[in-house]
Amino acid sequence: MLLSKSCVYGLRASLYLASRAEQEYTSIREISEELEISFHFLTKILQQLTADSLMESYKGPNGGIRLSEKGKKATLLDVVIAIDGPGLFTQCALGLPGCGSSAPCPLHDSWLTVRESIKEMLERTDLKHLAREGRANKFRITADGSFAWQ
Amino acid sequence: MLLSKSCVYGLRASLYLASRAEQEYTSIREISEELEISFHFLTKILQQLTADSLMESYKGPNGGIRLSEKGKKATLLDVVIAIDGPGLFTQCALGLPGCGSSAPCPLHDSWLTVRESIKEMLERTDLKHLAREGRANKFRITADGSFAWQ
DNA sequence: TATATTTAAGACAATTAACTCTTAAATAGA
DNA sequence: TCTATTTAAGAGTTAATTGTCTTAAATATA
Repeated sequence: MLLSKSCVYGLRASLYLASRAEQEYTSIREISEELEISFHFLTKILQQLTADSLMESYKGPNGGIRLSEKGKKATLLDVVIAIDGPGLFTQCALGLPGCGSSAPCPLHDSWLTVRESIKEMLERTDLKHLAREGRANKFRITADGSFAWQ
Repeated sequence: MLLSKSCVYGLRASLYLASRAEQEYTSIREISEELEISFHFLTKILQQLTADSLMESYKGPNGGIRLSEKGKKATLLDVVIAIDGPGLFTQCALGLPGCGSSAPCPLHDSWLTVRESIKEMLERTDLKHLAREGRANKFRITADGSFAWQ
């Protein structure tokens, strides 16, 4: 698979948050229920995004999590790198440490092109814009399509 | 990662075999040593390719493994599908079961394009042709670049 | 026929990813 | 101050992937 499950959960939660009202904190419990992701597992993943200051959390009643200013401007690529690391965009497709333009593996050139297009796909627009598009196009972020953009 | 380790090992071994003389059986021991892949692990992976009749094996002294006629005409995509299955080319990038053109996830359209380009990268040419290119371009299929195309 | 060589098969172990559970810390509001 | 709510942190579990080891089966050659 291209992205780890943690990463996919992080992306879907980011899109969910982007769809919510600006300054409000959303509880992780709500996100986990809406997106059908294990609460504790999602909490851990969002902690990574908070550590990377893409999100801000607040403890206690009416607490929760929200996109930081940085997070609103962040792209899906930022989320992917925060969770899965940059490996997908730096490593040889055959995992060969010495692979490079001077001694390429058979996939080297094509893989460079492909991974650039993956990068473009993920950084085409920021989360705030994606939320607008999500509303306009009713994009799916749940398995059963139950989620309704506000 | 895009491809599993098993898959990468299978691809590298396929390229190695494609570089060898036509009708000869190459021992898995030799491949594992040249490519620095665990012998027993590689044996299992090549069994998958033999089961899929991309390769033929022969037991006993001077035995080993070689590309079948089908295998020589096969592309890297065939090897990838034999080992990792077709998931990479069929599944939603966010793993959403219901994702499709009528109710797409935010990545749906771009991912369709990207995965087509991955497919093209892997099926651009067959193993026999790849071996010729490998020889001409001295492509790397080992970590240390030690392997020499014949 | 006996022996050495090779793949096949399956049990087993180690590592990583995915997920669960418990307790602690912060905080709002009664 | 007390209680309920919420995230933080860390230990523990399960499942999947990766890797190892042993034994069996096939076969060439002496």
